[in-house]
Amino acid sequence: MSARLLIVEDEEALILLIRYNLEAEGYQVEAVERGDEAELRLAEETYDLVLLDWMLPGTSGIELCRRIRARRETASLPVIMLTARGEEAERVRGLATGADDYIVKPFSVPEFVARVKALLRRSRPEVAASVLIAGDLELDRDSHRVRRAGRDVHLGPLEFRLLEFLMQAPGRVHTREQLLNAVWGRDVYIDERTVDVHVGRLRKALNPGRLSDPIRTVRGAGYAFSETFGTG
Amino acid sequence: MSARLLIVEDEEALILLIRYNLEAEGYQVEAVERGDEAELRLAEETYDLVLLDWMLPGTSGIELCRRIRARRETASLPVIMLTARGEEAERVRGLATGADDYIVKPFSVPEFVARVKALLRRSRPEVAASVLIAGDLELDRDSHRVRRAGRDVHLGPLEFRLLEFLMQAPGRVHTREQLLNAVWGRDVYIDERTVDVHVGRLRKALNPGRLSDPIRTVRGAGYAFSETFGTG
DNA sequence: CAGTTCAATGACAGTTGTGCGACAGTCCGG
DNA sequence: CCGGACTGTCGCACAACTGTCATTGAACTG
Repeated sequence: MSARLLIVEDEEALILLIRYNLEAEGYQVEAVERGDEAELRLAEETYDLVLLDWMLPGTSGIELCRRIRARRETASLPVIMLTARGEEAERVRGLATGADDYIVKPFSVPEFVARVKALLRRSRPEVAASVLIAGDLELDRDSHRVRRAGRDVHLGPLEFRLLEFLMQAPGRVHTREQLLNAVWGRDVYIDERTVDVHVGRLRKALNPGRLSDPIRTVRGAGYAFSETFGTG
Repeated sequence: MSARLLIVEDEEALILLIRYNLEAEGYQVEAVERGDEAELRLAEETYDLVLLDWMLPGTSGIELCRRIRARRETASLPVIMLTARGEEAERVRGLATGADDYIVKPFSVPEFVARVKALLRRSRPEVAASVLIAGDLELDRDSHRVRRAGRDVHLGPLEFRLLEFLMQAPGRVHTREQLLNAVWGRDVYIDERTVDVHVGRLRKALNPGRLSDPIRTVRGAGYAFSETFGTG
């Protein structure tokens, strides 16, 4: 969840298709249409994966890929090449340039999503990992289970997503607004205090007995998953 | 990420759009509608970046930019010019005048935000950095934590912002009025002495035992973060 | 050195933010 | 159609935070 992807593609319809399907997977998707624009973005922001069209206005895909590999900061950034069928012969060259995978257009959407996921899981395990662990707390995305000190903890769907989101960025403080956007959804109209209530419920479920609280309240700012949880 | 930005723009709708998006990024945004007003603000306060409309009532954008460059205090202040499409040809003149970047209206919001971010990161790394470090003192914006000599220090929201602001410009002296504007907010009517009290509280929290004081009082002027802190 | 100005400190009251319990509306499965 | 699980909102209590004031102390001035 919440990996950031950059699409470099000049065909708008394709951007829409890709964006729609990847956002449905919970990824954060940004798109640019030109190679040189992409270079700017990559210099300014950090992404977890890049989808690169072979043929591009501006800097060509293959050239861009080479430059991505050349810059130290992006040398290990996963790149997936998109090639038209006729260019398939070039795939060897593409992989030689340093792409981690290539997908031939037109592609089947589920296959496409699977390839992206697989590559993310390989390169950024903490983003795609199915199990998040901190101290004696364990969250399994696949089975939708949470365990604390070996015992199963029952959470509602909302509390589950809330904990998942918090655990993804241990230590980082999120405002109530950010939490509403990330956990509830982008265009919901909900009182910010509601977040408090759910954090409270999450805590109650998570800390039976006298177990320590993994969630930190930052007065005036928001909530965070305690980065030192389980280490001290 | 608590950079202070000044927008100089006469189109109110545009101000709203910009303000909304930049505040969502965590920036502190102030806006004025006239060039001469902007000059006043710039003389009284310190900003990290200025967004300047090309066409303005009062002092024109290009003229204002020139004056910003002429004053020593603002000579290196990053400036982004906003130009309408028709004026694109003028961009050379704009850049020659000393703008660091220009954006053509209408612009895409994500691109706009990216440009602002990029320029800030380039020009004021300490403003964009998520962790500020000086000697044995450490302020982490993401996790909202402050450490002194390895130990966590608890600060109230105000004290946190105050320290953050001071650390952003080590050595620079800020008057109480400037501190009130920057840390408390622009339209608050609060006794200037209150700043003293909070600096006092901050010091107490920051200097347990016999640790040296990172905050310097400048009699008759204000306060500064000690520029030599940790280096001597 | 005495007088004046400005800053530090401790106390106090007022304000704000958070935790918590209660309750009502909604959704879904049986 | 009913019951249980889940969710959003309220109101209250309490603790944390903040602004002001009075007093003390330090630094500058002539």
